[in-house]
Amino acid sequence: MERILEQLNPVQREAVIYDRGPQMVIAGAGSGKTRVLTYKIAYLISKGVSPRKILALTFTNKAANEMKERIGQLVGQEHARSLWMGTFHSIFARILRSEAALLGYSSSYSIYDTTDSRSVIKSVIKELNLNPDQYKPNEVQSRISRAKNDLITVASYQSNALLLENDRRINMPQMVDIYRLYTIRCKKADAMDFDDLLLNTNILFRDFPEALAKYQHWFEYILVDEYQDTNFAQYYIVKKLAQLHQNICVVGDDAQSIYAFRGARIENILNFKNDYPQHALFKLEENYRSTQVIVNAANSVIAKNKGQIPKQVFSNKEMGEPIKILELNTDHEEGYQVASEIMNISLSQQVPYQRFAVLYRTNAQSRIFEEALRKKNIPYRIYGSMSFYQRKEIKDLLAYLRLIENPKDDEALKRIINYPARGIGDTTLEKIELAASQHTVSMWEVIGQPSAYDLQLAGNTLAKITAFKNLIEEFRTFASTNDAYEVAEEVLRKSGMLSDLKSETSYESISRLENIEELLNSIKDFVEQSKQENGNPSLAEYLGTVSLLSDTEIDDDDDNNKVSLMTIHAAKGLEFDYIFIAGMEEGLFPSSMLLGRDEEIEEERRLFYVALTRAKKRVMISYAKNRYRWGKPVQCSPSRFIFEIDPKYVDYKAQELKTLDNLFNENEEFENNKDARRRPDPVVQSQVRNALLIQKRRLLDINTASQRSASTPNNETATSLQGNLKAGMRVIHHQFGEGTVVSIEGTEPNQKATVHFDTEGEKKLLLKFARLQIIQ
DNA sequence: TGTGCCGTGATTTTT
DNA sequence: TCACGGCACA
Repeated sequence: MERILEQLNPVQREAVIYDRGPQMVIAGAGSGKTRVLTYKIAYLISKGVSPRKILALTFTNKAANEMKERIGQLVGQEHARSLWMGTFHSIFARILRSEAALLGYSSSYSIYDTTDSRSVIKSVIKELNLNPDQYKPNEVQSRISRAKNDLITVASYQSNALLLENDRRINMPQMVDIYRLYTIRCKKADAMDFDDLLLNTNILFRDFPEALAKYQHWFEYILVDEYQDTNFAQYYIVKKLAQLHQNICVVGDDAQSIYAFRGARIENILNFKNDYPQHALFKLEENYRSTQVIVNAANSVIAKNKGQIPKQVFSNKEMGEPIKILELNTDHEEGYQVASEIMNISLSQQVPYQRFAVLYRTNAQSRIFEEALRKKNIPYRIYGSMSFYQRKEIKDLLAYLRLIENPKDDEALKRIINYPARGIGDTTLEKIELAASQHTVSMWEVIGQPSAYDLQLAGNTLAKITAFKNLIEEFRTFASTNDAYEVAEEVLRKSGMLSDLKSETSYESISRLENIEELLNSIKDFVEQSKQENGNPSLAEYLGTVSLLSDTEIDDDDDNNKVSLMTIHAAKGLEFDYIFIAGMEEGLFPSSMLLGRDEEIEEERRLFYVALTRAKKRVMISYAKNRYRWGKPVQCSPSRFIFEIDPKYVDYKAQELKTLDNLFNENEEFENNKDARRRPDPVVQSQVRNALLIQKRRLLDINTASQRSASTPNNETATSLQGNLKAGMRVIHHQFGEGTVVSIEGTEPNQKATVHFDTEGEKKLLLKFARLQIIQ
């Protein structure tokens, strides 16, 4: 272990060996956060702590698996395997499975994914006779999700005057009724949605102190990764579990909190110090990933955010090349230019394609780059398109398995009752659904005894339903004596799915078959792995795991030498030599949807910070002046974030000056836009204008300087200022922007000026050094 | 019960 | 532009 600790820098080492209570590790981008977490866990195990007493929570399966793997390499796979390490959702799904009875669920409860839950919401809206235009299912879903993440149960929702008032204001007064009925539906189906996994864990710990005590005792050490991304429900679970031993270690970076939109609370990390006054704080500030230019540029951007945990992220690597800005006329040119740059760098410097990534704000932007790269025969890979487990064929097969395991799973039943086609149509389904809701039973119950529910079925529909029921029951019998893999195979053949897929010969259906094969392989892997571990791989166990997977880690594509295309969100935690940040335009990044509140702009800024810090060697930023959005051409101005980068780290070329001038004019037009709704926030606008001015001045500077001999000290302008500058004059400074001179003191050549800058406040400047320029 | 057309609306996303 | 959902029709 000593040898292992030697691989860490002093702060990392201290953070690893610290074991006297609560601890927070603030880990700047690229500072070895994962390293600290894995080594810390390995260290605890090597000191004799049982891995079964260590709870380590992450946000993605990928992160959990990678860490487990590395811990295994350090202290042996068998130790790593017995850790309680996984995503919040998977760990608490597991705990809920063993405590299900306390909460009125069975241990084979289903987990509804987003699609299932939206489908329930739709039918609830219908059942309550509400207008889906007024109660948009997506909107309703995200409201329910937010409520659950804030631990607002139906009961607390309906007694919360504020929430109810707000619902009335947004013309959704019956929101709470939908929430109530939705909850009842899920419970009746013995199903939990993703948010329930956290909410119900909280309810379990709230209502059953002995259950809480059991887990509090059990988990001697608790570690949380990406703590800045925890929502309230997650935060509260962790807080309760850590209460007894107080051995809690949270790791994160407030500057990289980019998930507020889905309930993450940056306050959790900011308030850690209040929750645990006795905590120790470790700051990992050395960035081992990026060049100094990149780190400093990123710092200059993030400095604009308020309320951060103070830290000085720095790099000791080479200075590196400045950030390059690519300005293009259209989005297509942008694609072409980015592809060209990639090709040039790759050829001239022998850089493999896999070291490049193109990052963008929205998935819709990927198409342009796909086309451009394809034209140049550059291989690429797109991340974050449809996940494997969301494909129709996968969901279909899994729905069979779910219904076998949990007969009450109405969503699974609805999905497959007529797939492959069995002549049970919408009308019949509606009748079953209605009967089920009127008698508060599951749909399975209804089709089990159709006569008892007076379905008024046409013709031979009854026979078809009975055939379906028998089919599932046969599967159920089969499942009681066979493992998950065998069941899946049996279902595939006997349900008719296989022949249905084989009957088509389109490219699509071939890929569907391949996906099914892939799924079968993964079930087989699961079965074999759990046979080794605990001997009894049940279907329930498999389903519990699989429904919480969504990472498309299955990419056994042999050729990995590809350019990566992904959203910035998807790039979090990854690194590449060369990063292109595309579509840096006002309205796109930052998104026009969130130009309102300060916190939202700050989150966008953090997103930009994340994008910048993905790069090891070089960042290139591109924007288009015209872009097709929703099929219509839109004029765009460059993102304010470009101007927030300290110009020191940006590569300006003389030719860009012209462009900048145009921009400046365009910006003025923009500012004076007659349509008040399209006119941007004045504060923001003055910032943009300021930034443009600064850049312009700077470019002028660079240009005149380059005309002079490089050895001539550039103080001509500065000396000429002395004696000429008067109070009241408007000046511009390359860093502080525009300002008004308040007073002048001292004598030449050591005159000092006090200047009140519009955005930065009052500064004292020695005219000899400050390159102030008079603008008025 | 299955197919085609039209209208709408549209971030970011893991679980 | 594109994808999806609702509705009309065969």
